Amino acid sequence: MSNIREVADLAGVSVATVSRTLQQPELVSPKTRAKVTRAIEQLNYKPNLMAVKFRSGKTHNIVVLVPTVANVFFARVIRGMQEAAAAEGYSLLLVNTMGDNATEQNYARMIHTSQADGVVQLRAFNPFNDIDADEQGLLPMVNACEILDTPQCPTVSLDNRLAAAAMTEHLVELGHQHIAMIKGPASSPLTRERMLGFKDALQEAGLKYCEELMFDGDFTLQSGYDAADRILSQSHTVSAIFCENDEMALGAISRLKAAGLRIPQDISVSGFDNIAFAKFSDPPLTTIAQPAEEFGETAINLLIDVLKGKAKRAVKVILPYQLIIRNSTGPAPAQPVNLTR
Amino acid sequence: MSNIREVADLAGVSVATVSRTLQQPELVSPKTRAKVTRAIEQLNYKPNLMAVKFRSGKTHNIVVLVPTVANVFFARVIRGMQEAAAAEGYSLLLVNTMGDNATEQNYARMIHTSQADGVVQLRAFNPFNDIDADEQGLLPMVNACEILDTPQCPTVSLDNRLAAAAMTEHLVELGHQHIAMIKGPASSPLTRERMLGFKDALQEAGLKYCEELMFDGDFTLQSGYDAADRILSQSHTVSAIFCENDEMALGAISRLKAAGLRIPQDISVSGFDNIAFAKFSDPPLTTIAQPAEEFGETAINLLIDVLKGKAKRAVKVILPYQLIIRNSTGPAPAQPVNLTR
DNA sequence: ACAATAAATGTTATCGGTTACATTGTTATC
DNA sequence: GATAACAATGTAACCGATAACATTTATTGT
Repeated sequence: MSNIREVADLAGVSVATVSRTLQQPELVSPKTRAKVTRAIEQLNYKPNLMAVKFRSGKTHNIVVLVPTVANVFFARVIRGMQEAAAAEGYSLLLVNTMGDNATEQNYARMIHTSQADGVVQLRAFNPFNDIDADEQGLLPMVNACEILDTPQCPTVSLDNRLAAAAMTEHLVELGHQHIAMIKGPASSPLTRERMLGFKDALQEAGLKYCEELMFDGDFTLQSGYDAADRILSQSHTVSAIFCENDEMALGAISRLKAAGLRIPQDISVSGFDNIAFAKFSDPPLTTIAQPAEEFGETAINLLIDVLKGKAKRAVKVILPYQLIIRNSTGPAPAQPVNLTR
Repeated sequence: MSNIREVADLAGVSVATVSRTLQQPELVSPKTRAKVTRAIEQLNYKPNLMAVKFRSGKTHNIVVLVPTVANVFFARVIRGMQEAAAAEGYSLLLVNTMGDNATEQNYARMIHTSQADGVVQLRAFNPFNDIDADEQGLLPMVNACEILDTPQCPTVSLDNRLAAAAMTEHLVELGHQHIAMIKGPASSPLTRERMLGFKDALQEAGLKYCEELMFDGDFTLQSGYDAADRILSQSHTVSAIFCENDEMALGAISRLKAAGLRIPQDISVSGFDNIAFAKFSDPPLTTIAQPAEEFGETAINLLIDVLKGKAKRAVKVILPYQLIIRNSTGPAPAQPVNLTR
């Protein structure tokens, strides 16, 4: 591998001139520029960017802590990040953390070992919770999707509470009185927010909130299936199920159909996220659309602002949601349907 | 940010001793080791890994060219890579290339600018096709999933031809005589291989291969939906559709159901990949399971072998597939079903 | 033609580690 | 007690680029 000195020797100039030819060509006379360019081509010289990064102290790397890349929603967020990062000359170091705190702490430390300039956290866990930070001003971290309640961290989120209320309102308007909810893990703020929105709307409609109609899930298809199974064996009056994401909704539908129930005639099901599969399921899923790519794009841009010192204080961006009504939700049945078959 | 010199000063030793304390502690006396350790803690010293990488010439970064992270199958492959890489101290630089050749060439060049040690390519395109290579021996690149026909590149793949033949055989055994196929993009070798396997099995069964029963798709849900639409309007004798991936199969099922067809009573549909959704679709999808995580893991391990100089020649690994029979395929209807409703 | 100024190019310290080699200190052997 | 052998530690070159500063060359004005 050739280096800048070999190029300088071959071109008969100094290393500074070679460097300038590449960085600020306007400072170099056309004649020498040509000589240098020719030498670069002749040697097939490529600058060692590791040396540049080391010297400049800027890596142009961003660590992204992804709970699981296997999630379709995150895949879209990643795409948005990728594009925004590439546009600004940054590379992403994607880490599939499986929601493990220790793993996230380890990888977040890459900004301390000069392997990355900043961190994007997609989960509501502060990987820097064990250290100082406060007096240091803004840490180079932004938080997207799940809201982390650290005031000094820029955040991109959805008003999950409002969105969940909108969905609940939709179900209430269809006449549903006994609505079950399949929740995400209790540790997730998303779950809390969406549950609060659910409660808000029930109260608004004068309906009673029942703890027994809340079922646990973990955002996977299988957990939706399992939760629906429990609903069938426990709650015989339910006419609608509000799932906190589309995967669980599709899993639940699978179980309900296996029990011979018709959707939405016998029971309505709604999701959250509007993943690609939602439109093609049977029936197509009523859900909340989130601007996933925009989440990623905004997160990266906020981070770059922080890195450039542009961000004076933590910005909190809230992106719009959209209620997408398809055919998995319909009017509540006139007569209670027997769920145990 | 403190550096090794400050640590050395505080501990009252030389920088070499500090370096040794971290790299080969057995060479340092317990007494000095303690002094150094204390100084490191006191200053909260973290070695600048960018400097280490620069000095050593090894980045421990691997560029992964992913056609699209939004694909559920690739998400699993990525997870496998992530784990294998972490175990060996490597980080992944994931790039969502959208199948763009120029983008892939650009990012693959990171190994020439010392930003990465090697490349994993998940698509059948050689990003180094424009340069020398041959005489250089093994380039630090491995190819997974889609087979790239460069003999000097280690590869992990499935015997797609055999797997497609197995699926076709399954359909033939159920009595299907007119089988349509929804293909991937013609540019993809996967498509060619699976088509050849399809032909093989038809020939084996003494059935005729019909060009008119081949329909184009691009591995997305929507393209499966659209292809099914064309099948309905053009081919009235088809009793089974073999889709080259699960997404297209699910898209096709959506369209067929919209036409009032029952699956598999009226028409059978099969997929390829066994993504998580396949099990929960209605009906559950008959498909080919691929060991996606193992693809990723094997790819990374092969690459690390190449990087360590262990690999003398290009290894070609072929992983096993599994035919998963669910309920989207069934006996061919006794009477031809009218597809145009 | 000559000083003053601007443009082009050169010299070299520097970033933060690693490591070959040099030096000093310690223990073992006869 | 002298010397060899080894352990512990120190010194300084080095990786490849950048950029502050120094120096040379070209241009301008009078």
